[in-house]
Amino acid sequence: MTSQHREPVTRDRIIDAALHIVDGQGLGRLTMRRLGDALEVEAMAIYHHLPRGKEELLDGLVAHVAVDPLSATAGGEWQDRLRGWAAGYRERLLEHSGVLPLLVTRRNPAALDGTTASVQEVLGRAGLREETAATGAHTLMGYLIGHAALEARGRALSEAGGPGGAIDWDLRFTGGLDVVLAGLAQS
Amino acid sequence: MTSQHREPVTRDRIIDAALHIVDGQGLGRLTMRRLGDALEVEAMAIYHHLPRGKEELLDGLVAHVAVDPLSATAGGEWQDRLRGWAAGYRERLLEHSGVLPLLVTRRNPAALDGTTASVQEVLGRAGLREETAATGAHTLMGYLIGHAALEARGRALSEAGGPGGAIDWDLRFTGGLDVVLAGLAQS
DNA sequence: ACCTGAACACCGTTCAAGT
DNA sequence: ACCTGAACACCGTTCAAGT
Repeated sequence: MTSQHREPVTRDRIIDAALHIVDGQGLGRLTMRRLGDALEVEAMAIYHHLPRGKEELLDGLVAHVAVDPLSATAGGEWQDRLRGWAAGYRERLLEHSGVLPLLVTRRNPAALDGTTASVQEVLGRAGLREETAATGAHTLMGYLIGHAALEARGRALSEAGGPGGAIDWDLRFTGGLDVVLAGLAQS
Repeated sequence: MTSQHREPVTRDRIIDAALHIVDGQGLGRLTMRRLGDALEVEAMAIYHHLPRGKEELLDGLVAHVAVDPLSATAGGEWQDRLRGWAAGYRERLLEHSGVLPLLVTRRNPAALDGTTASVQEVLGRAGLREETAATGAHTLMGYLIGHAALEARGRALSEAGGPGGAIDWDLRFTGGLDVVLAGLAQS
């Protein structure tokens, strides 16, 4: 805290600063040079903490938005547990909607596949047979990511003065989620 | 066809060449200079046909993969019509999986929103009330895009020697689609 | 109308050098 | 160990100029 020394540059501070840039200015404006500026350091210093460079930086952003359903608040029916997890995940994705395109890329497989496996385990514990649980996990993850993408686009467009300002996205999301859960309970 | 003149550069040829680069080398390697090379022209010539530059180019790619459910082969139950449309859309998305991240961005709203509206119309004609049809359209579009993203990632990873080579993606996709359709029919 | 050449303000990354 | 300066091979885009 002595004012003559700046905060040490750490992996966590780098990811945080990068997320801040993406949230405020968009993914396209996240450059190593700008990130260095935000950390009050030359861009080249970042490579000392992230040897794989920008690739590793983007992997870190993806990992940061992931939410695991097993660690989400437990209790209640499996439908309600998944509803709680989905609500949290959706919130996170919209808060950092700039990273959404990164989820769609091959990037950081562990983050997405780990979450999918956890969803499958929740469904398995609920009594669904393995193949149904696997399909259900993919369906839920697909819906979650896809709907978040549509919602992020829709919200940004209506903010920019486009049509569709009348859409109640909360209702749309929970409504669609209920459709998927109803279909799942029945299979 | 006189061999001394090369093919004239048109908007369509530019989009085609760009799609070819994205499919073969990935979105990250689509540059104006490389695109110019493919067309046997200087990169700057492209701006004459696409005044908005790379932005307009990427918009064109998104529009190219869109499939409208109203123009898809008609006939039969609405579920079967949507199944046919979804199968076609999925195929297109996987064929050009490099453009998937572009769908997630704000880019070319007309392409995605138009498709969503068409899905809603199909559901509306099928007798669902308006709010249910709207939710259903978003749910289906969300599932389609999200699942395609997961599938593209999954296929690429297992090709690269990762785990999960045992997943039957066709079965996963139709299974998940049936879950959504079953939930919809019941709402 | 259609294309080129040169230029501008950027990128990510490497590498030797400093402390 | 941690950071910097200079350099390299790229980007997208503008603009005047050619035909």
